[in-house]
Amino acid sequence: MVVKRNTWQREAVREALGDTDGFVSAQGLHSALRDSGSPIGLATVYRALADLATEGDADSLQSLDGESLYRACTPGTHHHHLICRNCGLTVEISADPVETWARSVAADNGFTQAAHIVDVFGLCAECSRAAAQSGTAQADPR
Amino acid sequence: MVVKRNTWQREAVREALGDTDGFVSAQGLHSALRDSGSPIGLATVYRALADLATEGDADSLQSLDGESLYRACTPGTHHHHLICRNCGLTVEISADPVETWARSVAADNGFTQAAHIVDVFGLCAECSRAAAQSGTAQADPR
DNA sequence: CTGCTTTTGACAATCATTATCATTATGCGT
DNA sequence: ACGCATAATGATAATGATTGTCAAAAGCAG
Ligand SMILES: [Zn+2]
Ligand SMILES: [Zn+2]
Ligand SMILES: [Zn+2]
Ligand SMILES: [Zn+2]
Repeated sequence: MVVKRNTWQREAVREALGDTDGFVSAQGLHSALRDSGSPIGLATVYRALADLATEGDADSLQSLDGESLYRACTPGTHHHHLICRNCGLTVEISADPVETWARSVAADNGFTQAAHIVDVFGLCAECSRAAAQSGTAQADPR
Repeated sequence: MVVKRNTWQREAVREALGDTDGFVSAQGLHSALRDSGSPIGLATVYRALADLATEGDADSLQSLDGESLYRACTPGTHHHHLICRNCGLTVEISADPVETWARSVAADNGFTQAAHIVDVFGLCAECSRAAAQSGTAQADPR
């Protein structure tokens, strides 16, 4: 790959990702694009998302059942996410205490080239309220 | 599932997991068991590992390419892991600063029932040394 | 416009995990 | 120790997300 070409597909994925709140799967984004009339192919969505992620224009994480989810994020800034596991609402959070902790714990154990995965899941205020009303005895929320 | 029965398969998985350093995949553990003469089935290994994880006797995480990895862990204590991405060496680490941070950041945003995923990846001391020797110009280590 | 190279997309191929379901083995009451 | 209800096993098929293939289409420099 010597040069990088500009295609409407790449832009379509970038836009669709920007129009989405929270994290989406490649398949989900592909469905959304198709529903809005785009004839874009599934493999292309996968490729575009992977590119966006490596270029730093999108963040990715593994959902609890192992599928990759993507989200348009403020580029260039390292940050983490607070995600509602019910409605998908996502908040970008900076985590300076965590950054320094991660660095030091790696260094203390002789590790180099340290990276980290830090995600917080929970129920957002709204979903918490809804859950409290429907049934106070909230069973295993798997 | 009303009662829980005791089978040699469950014990075999528990033992094999204990004999393994770092994280293993279900498939990997199954191979190891087979190599050591056990006729245990693959589906059983998957089921046993899932059970161990829910019972708190094993920790699990998603590897970078999405497969689930398991590890025997000191039961009952909440902790996280520092993992060498080359040799798999794993260190259990307590992360009190992160625990409090996660709680407060969730609360500050109105989230309840907060859980978190925290993992640190890097190169252990030994692998760092080896990498430095083989080639100073370490290319993209994907 | 032309030619070269990247990118696309329909489809097949992978590969980890899960579902089936007939068969086996466990734990309990006798 | 015996037998039974039923949970557990395992060979195999099914699933489903992701990646590979490769001919056709599109971007871009000259
Ligand atoms: Zn919510
Ligand atoms: Zn960070
Ligand atoms: Zn190592
Ligand atoms: Zn923690």
